[in-house]
Amino acid sequence: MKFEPVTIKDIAAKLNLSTSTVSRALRGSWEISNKTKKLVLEYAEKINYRPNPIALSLKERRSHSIGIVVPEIANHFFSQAINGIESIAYNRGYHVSISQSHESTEREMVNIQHMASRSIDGLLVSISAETENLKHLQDLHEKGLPIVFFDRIAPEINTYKVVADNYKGAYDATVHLINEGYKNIAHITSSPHLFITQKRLEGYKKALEDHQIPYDPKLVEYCNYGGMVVDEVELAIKNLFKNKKKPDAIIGGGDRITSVIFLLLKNQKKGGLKIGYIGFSNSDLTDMFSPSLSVVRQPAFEMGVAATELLIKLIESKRPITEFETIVLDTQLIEKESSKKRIE
Amino acid sequence: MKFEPVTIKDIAAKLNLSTSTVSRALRGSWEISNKTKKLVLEYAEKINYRPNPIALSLKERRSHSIGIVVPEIANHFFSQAINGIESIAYNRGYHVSISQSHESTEREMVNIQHMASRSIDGLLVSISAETENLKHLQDLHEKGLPIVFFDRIAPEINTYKVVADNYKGAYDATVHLINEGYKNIAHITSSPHLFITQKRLEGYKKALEDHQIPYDPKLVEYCNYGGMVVDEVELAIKNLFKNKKKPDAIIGGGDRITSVIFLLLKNQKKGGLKIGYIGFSNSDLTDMFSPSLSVVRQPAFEMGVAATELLIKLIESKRPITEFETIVLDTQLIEKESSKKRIE
DNA sequence: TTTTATTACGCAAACGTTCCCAATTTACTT
DNA sequence: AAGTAAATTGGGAACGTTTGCGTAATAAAA
Repeated sequence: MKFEPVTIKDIAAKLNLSTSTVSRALRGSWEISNKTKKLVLEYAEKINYRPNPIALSLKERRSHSIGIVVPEIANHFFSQAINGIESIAYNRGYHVSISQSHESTEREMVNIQHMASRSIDGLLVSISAETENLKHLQDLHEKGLPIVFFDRIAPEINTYKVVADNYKGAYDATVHLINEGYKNIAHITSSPHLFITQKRLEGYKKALEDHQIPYDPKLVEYCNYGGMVVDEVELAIKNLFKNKKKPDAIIGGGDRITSVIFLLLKNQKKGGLKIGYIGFSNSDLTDMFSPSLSVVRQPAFEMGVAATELLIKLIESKRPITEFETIVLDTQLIEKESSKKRIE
Repeated sequence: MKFEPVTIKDIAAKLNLSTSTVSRALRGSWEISNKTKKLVLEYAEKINYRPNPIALSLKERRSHSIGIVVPEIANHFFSQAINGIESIAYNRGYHVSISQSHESTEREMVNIQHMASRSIDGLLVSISAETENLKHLQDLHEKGLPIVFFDRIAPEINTYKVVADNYKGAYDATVHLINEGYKNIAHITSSPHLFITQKRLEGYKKALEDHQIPYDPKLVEYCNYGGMVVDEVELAIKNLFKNKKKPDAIIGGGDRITSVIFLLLKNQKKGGLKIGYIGFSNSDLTDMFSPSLSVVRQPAFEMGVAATELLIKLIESKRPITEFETIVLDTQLIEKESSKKRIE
């Protein structure tokens, strides 16, 4: 089946004008008489003419579309970030194209290649938990493709970045648990090579230090697939409880990890386990958990907004930009039941 | 900043060949000598040549991309469906372009127009709860743009459709509640004009009828924004409890409505309210609710797969298709705590 | 040797636009 | 009336590809 849109040629033929005249009339050029302009505009309106964006892209050598690469959209943090991205992009005349890596480096590379070859004007990326080697991105970046990272940033690539203040988020969460009276606070987090993981760990350590609690590496467990596979989280928990000093509280990193830990803890709790818990999550369902879940919330929407503004700035800049900033947005600690040490 | 990809011309110039020869060599045409082919292929590989899809689209008058229009991606049903769509699309060489209506007719129209004018080859649509007038879609459909509906289908447009068996889903849920001993089963659902809403209502009624329970329209409440605004759900619940015969169980329609009802019920429960509850939901977090939530789960991924296969069939078909089927996939009732009448 | 196939390649048009550079018309001076 | 300036419009190239057709060069047949 085909779908034959009307072109500038159709208008030109019908009106006995040249395509150049029609083209100019359509964009309201001053060098076309009002009479002709009106004629063209009215006819175009009548037959519902729409410029062919493909032809335009070919001519202008830009597609007015930006690509988004995220681990997965079925994650409230990312879907909120995408909403932020869209809110800016559409207003600025850009179309967005979303793709998911599902935390796999390979899919991430394929998607990025695919997008790059589909002539996007720029890329908004949050790298997968599995990704360590960033050569594919580095290459594109060096060739001049505008890229902005958000959340899961790549420190070694010199461009704009937007992150939540994971250091402070983890710090606050840890302090909160300490203040509640927890002593052995564990941390189950994402891949150790992710920058956000490192920042969270630093915040966690600093909070312990500030409260004269020695840092015990055995209380930190990493999930290399960001919680996409339940087994890795299960193993992490199992490892924690193998320690002689069992944790009495856990801080979870990332939406996925956070909810999986919660589920596993909930199941274990039947055995009388009582653990303080707080997680990094942007889910809007955490209030419905039982106990309701204390969370560190990231400003996902705002991060999307900021990243998109930077990307468009990069795309539309006449001269190459070499000074790049990293925008850090505040996290929010939301205290609910799961992190409270209740009197029993 | 600009990003200058290498073109066929660059190869031709470098190798002292014409663009036609290079083009033919690249696609392995038989009328090019093996020597030349090898030369071209190797050089193309070396400089990492990628055909410009925009130029190709312009030439072939198709973009190899399909548009998705859903209410929102921050909804597990839709994100799972999108995963299903992607799984097929990418394998068949199609790129997908996702857009969200946020349950608003206006945004839906804008998105659809935008996509149509961006030369997509076909459209996968799940209409917003607010949408009643389908003229925009009807127009495009009549102009020959291939469209397949899934989940929120438009019965009046004659094309392929893919739905879950909402009738059976609602029937099963209702019967389950009846069997648990609930007497006054209410139903809070989406806009009355949505086809799925009607089907669910039918299933609900039939189940009541089969168990000699009279149908009471006062036990059915509609949310015109599909639960996007909390107030409408709150009002729905309030209305239900105004009845002289107060409901002792509720069936919620849609992911969003389901979780909002749950939250509101949970808050009310402090006052001693005890209500059987089951909802249509594809969230993977319902197990963590308290009580864990009984749900009717829809085969979201499979629906995405089926819809995409049909759309591609439509796009690639040589002759116009006039016989359209509607695929109905089974739902699954998952019984957890929230729908059980426990002995107290 | 000349004719006829066959092989391997180049030319140029086309897809829908924009835009530089004329060419034509109209209006204004002198 | 003729000349010039200003206002409109058209021609055609370009963006990166594909592809029908034409044409050299080579090989086979006469």
